[in-house]
Amino acid sequence: MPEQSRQSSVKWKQDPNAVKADILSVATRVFTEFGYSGARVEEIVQRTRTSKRMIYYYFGDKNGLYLSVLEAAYERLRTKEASLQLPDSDPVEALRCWVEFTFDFHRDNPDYVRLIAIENIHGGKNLKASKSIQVTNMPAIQTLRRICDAGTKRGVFRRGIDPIELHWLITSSCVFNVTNRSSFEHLHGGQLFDEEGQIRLKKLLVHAISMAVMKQPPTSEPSDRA
Amino acid sequence: MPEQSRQSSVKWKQDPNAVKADILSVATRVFTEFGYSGARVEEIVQRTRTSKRMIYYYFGDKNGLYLSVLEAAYERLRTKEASLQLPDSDPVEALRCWVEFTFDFHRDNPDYVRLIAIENIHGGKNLKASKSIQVTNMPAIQTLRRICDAGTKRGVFRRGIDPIELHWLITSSCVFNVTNRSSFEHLHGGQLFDEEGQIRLKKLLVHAISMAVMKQPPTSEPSDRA
DNA sequence: CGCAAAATGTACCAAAAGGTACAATTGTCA
DNA sequence: TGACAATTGTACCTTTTGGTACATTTTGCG
Repeated sequence: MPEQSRQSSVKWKQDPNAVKADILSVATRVFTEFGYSGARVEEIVQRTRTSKRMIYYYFGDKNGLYLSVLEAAYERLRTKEASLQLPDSDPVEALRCWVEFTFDFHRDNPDYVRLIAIENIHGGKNLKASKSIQVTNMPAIQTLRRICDAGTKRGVFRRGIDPIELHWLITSSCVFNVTNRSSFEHLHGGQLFDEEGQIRLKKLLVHAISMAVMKQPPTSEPSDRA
Repeated sequence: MPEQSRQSSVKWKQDPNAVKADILSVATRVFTEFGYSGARVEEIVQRTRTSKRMIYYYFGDKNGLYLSVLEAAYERLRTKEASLQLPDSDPVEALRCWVEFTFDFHRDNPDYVRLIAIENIHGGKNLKASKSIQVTNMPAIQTLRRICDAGTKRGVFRRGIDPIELHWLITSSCVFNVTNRSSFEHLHGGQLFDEEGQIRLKKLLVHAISMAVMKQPPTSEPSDRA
């Protein structure tokens, strides 16, 4: 199969990859907008430049399409995570970077977060069914484990920190920040979700995580750098 | 209207309140299980002791039913929150209690949490539409504000803590702990969600929140009481 | 009692929604 | 170029699904 969707010059009436990509992109939008059952394939078709026929041709059925959407989103996460470079030297700094990265990533990829939310409503049965989304080794956990090891070895982190628990703590806020935005906004106003608000929240989270992990918290105010 | 659903002694063939309550309870289950669009009123009917006719008689249409479910769940939250007594004396203790209460409440009421999650997928339009779920004054924020005021006044909390931001930080973990359980479990194993795991997470959260808020964190290990 | 209002049972409908049959066109490659 | 595979258009079908018409029973009450 061609690397790029070839947009070759003159006469080329078909472009399967572009069609697939188009469907996938539109479907992602529609699924995250209406949920799995709420998403109508008719709606997807209309927002696409192709026909319903093609969806079934390429993805089999609605569920197959949804699964592809899920896997594509997950793939984007993996790619992004792999591209991150953490500072080796200072575990505290590394942790700060990781938290900020995680916060930003979720904020910048609401589709991914919402898809996972939708999955969870249905008990994650599609996640389980997926072959490409496998447990193997979650890079996030690996990263955190390395940071924790370095931190305790140098004596700046307290003992008994479980990387998975830490991951739970970090991710929970980053996910909630996206999934529950509209209800939180409705109940408490939108100040937290404009640029300034998000910066404050990020800083608060970094502070909380750092303090939760360190042996002797050095300062009483959230640091101001970055 | 009768106070209790009267199950009076001998001959009483109809009991409207019990019917309504039955429908509401079943509908809650089905909606949280399948999402709004995924929930079939046929399915609700079958799990009920009544007929489809009655659902439309009492709730108008599917959306009306869903709205009632949402409002009933929210009412349970308000009631529970109102019944909580925090220690007046020590702000640190009060905060600990609040966090533990919040954690437990969400864990014990997954229906409520999932309903909100479903709402958020649809942009919270039903929340906005509801008359009974109004902004007015969120008791949670009131509580946190009181704790924060006491804490800063006594000099044990650092300055510049926003109760709403704090609420965001606390609630995020408590909500995530319920909504994303299945995917988290799938990716990282279920140890965090058995009794012991939940106790550890609760302790971790309490620790993180306390440290995030205090001016001079007194200990390097998460406290072990409660 | 007797009558109006509330509550319920039965059977049914029209629209929506996912999915497919079949033919036609376009691309690949020997 | 010609045959075979990949891709796409058009029109249609079947089941599901939210919702209703109409008749009947039950209850409150003067």
